[in-house]
Amino acid sequence: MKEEFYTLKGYKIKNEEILSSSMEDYIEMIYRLSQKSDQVRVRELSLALNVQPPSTTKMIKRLAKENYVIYERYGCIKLTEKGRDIGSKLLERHRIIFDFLECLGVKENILEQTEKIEHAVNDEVLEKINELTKFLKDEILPF
Amino acid sequence: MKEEFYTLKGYKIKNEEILSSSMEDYIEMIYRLSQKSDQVRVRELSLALNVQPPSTTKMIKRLAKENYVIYERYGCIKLTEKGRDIGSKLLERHRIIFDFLECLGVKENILEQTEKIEHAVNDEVLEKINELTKFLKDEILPF
DNA sequence: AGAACATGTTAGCCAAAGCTAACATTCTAA
DNA sequence: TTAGAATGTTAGCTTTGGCTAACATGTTCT
Repeated sequence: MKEEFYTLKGYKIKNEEILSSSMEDYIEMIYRLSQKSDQVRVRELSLALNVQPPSTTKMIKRLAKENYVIYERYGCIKLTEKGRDIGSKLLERHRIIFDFLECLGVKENILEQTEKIEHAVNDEVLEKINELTKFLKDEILPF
Repeated sequence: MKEEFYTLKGYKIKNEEILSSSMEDYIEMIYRLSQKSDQVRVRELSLALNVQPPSTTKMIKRLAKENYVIYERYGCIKLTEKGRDIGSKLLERHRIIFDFLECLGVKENILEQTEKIEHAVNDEVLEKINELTKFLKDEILPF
């Protein structure tokens, strides 16, 4: 199977990605906020993601339509089972990339870099990076 | 300086990124094609990027307006000095990420993963990854 | 209870980057 | 040299995910 070049957008179209990067960002953040407060609201989420409330409303509607969250107007946002499963995977993915960058010694914009890279990696790469980080932490960094 | 979360798009807006991912993809590919044929045309570029010709025309116009390429209707596409500088950096970035993934033992969709990750990393991360790959190749993999 | 404030929603705009259909130009070869 | 094929362009549509302005709803305090 020959591998071919595409533009970034081209890969998205070709793979018919189910979750856009933005959808992932919102779900991941809802998951994070749910762990603390259990009462996630539009305003809170908007602040956390540095986005204006109408953008959040719009995205929440979409996530609700696709069954990642349960929401009713003026109410609070709850992840469904499906949303929670994905949320925890996304958070784990975030953690793996963050740890890797930290272990690499990255100093500047480490959160931003994590957020960008996490959307790019697939399961295989994530797993390899995870193993590599463990290896570096256990066998290399101590010396 | 506190680091905050943004959506992917949010980072782009906030950092006022000069080159979009797509622009990078086109410049990188023009650079690659220039190395072989010197005569880069819309059709060739469209095929290489798996994009329809009108998309290429549109992007080339934009790249020309911003002085990355020189182009006139129905003619062939040439990188400017500025375009060439960036092109070579983009190709080097591609190479570094590809080598890293290869050295990680990634087997599936390695090109696609390279193409996605390369847009995400900044200079610092790229440099660290480069060093890490060299280290792995020299000190670890041989054993 | 009702005023004022906080929060949420709607409508409608924008840019990016794809696409198709229709048209224009250039090249090739009879 | 002119017809047809190949290539390129234009116009205009689509989706995504932001934004602001204006409006709606809920909450709180006097």
